[in-house]
Amino acid sequence: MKDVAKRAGVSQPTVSFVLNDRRDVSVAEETRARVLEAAAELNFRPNRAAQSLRSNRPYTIGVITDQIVSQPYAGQILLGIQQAVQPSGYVCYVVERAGTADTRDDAVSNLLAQGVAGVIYASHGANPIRASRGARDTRSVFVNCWPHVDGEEACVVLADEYAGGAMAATAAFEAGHRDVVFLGGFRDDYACHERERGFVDAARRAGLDPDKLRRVYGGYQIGSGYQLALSVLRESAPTALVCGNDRMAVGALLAVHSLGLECPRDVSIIGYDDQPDIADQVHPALTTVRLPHLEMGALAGRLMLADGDPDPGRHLVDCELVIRNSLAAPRAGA
Amino acid sequence: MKDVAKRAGVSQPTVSFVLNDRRDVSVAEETRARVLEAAAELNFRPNRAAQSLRSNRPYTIGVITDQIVSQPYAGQILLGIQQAVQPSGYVCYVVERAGTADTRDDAVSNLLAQGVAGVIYASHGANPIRASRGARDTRSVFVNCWPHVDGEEACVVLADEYAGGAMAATAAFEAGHRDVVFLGGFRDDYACHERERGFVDAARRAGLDPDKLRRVYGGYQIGSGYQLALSVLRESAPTALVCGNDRMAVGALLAVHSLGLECPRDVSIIGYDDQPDIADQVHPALTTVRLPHLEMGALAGRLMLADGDPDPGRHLVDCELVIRNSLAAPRAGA
DNA sequence: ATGTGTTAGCAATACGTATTGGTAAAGTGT
DNA sequence: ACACTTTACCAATACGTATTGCTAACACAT
Repeated sequence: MKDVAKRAGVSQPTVSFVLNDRRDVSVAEETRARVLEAAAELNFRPNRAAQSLRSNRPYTIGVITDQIVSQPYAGQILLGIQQAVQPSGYVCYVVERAGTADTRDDAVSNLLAQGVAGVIYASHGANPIRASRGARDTRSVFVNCWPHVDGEEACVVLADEYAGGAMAATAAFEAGHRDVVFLGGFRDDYACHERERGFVDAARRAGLDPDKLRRVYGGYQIGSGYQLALSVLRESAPTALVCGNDRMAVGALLAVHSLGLECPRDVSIIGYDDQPDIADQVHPALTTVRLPHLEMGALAGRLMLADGDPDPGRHLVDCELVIRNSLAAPRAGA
Repeated sequence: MKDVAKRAGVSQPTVSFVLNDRRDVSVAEETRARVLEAAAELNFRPNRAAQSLRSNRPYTIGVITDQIVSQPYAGQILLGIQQAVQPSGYVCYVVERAGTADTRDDAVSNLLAQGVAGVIYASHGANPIRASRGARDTRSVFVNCWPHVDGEEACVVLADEYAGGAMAATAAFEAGHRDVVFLGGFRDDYACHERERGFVDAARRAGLDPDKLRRVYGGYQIGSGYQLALSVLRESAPTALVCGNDRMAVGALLAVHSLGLECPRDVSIIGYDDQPDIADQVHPALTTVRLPHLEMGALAGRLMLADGDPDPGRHLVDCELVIRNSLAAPRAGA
């Protein structure tokens, strides 16, 4: 910056004023131009370390992730965060949780030492996480997860799984299905629970008795969907399966095929997640509910950068019904 | 740090010496203990901004990714990098390339302003990338990609796709297959090309004429694998399919089923990538070649932190054959 | 001509740490 | 007893920027 000042024939503070566009201090138009030109010629880049040292203002935010890199779609959260904070000149530190709680504490304290604006915790599947020791020293935002400890007011961003579940179920009911089975994921999983609530309420709204509709639970894997669907379809003949996620839906699809049935002619299948390379690639392509990962990340980024403390409470982001071919009206007479 | 010094009854430099474990300056054992105690009591964390300002030594490395977050498995590269550099106290900035070259240049210059040790470029699929304007100012390492411009000596980390391709093919030949079809990805893709070279050489080593073995090309999607396999199987009756990746292998699997055949009884299928939640979840589980993403990331991290300029040239990391159920000996008489 | 206000710019300083060059005190050799 | 080395510590400074006074110089009204 001194070099720039010398080249422009002014003092260092003047350069600082010009580059920071401080309109409250007066700089002659001509001087300003000279400074900008000199800075450009020297390809000057302000030293962020010095800046944040002097102004005690952070230029980074920390992101602690949990299995996000190993999961296909949840990385969109990261992208969303980034797109939200980049325009403000922030850069993201990303630390994938290495497993043990200790290393995470290390990571957090490392981030704090770097002087981050705050820490965003992001997880691949909605679940509680152990809050880190240093967490309370900084502003934190939780995406797709929440602090394990109750009673503390945290800023949490979640997908509206309840509405999403209702959406999926309603789509089936509105297509004319009456005998619909809920193929859930882990029973005590937050997402599964919420989606089931949505399913139940949607059934009521459709004039059906939710207790008459079978609801079964498994894991979130292809194999689990396959097994569940197989046993459900052998037991009776539902016309639609509302699945815990797209992978389970693929499993259900395989089960349908292996029983000599066809989707959606004999059985309609509805997924959840809109997982890239899965939902749109199988035959038939899955009607599913898109998880708004990108938007959730963006919201988290905005909350992090907002003035004052981040809004505590649960911020729900809407899911979206994606219509493809795996849902159709039930066969006449079914 | 001044507070720590006051509490321990010493001067600030002494604290600095103790905390940095500078054994070349002498500090009385008792004093050292007092300082450490005081630092712990005050929960002291050195200010990284000040550190890197003063010592002009970076504590961060930049990672520019390309579709990694939206791809399932490549995120492991990130994890590998992280695990390699974390012990040295480094933190990763991660910037997902937003699309246009301009934003990437911005990102790079942003990273350089932050004073990173260097920039690692990571891509989801091996391919050339446009080098950024600022790239030559810093040390750079490329993972799964390489600079577009020829003639420059760059430090590049790649999977040994040639050996991997040979591995997959050899597995088929050693199981006894003679009529093996290569179901490639994009024809002018680097990975596809190398794997095909491996396939061809493996065929020669197995005493077969590579030109007699069909080799077809498509995309890397499930649908593409499905179509290719369908037409190949209708045309003749190969006993094994060596696929461009696991998703194509899944497509091939579907094609086999839809023709009333069974895998591996009638047709063996070999994938590539060992994609989590795919390769091990389908029925039968895929015999495939694991891409060493974690190791590649770790190597990149080590190269970045190595003394002197990073070793130029191509650093190949071995793939690994993962044996599951989709490969078996051909039916007797086939 | 004097006072008042405004504009343009600079000198000096602070941020928190690492490093350099010292200085007392204690120890060692003659 | 003297010079010389070693030990243990501290005062001062530098890193690159943002910010706070301050000072000229000039314009305008009285």
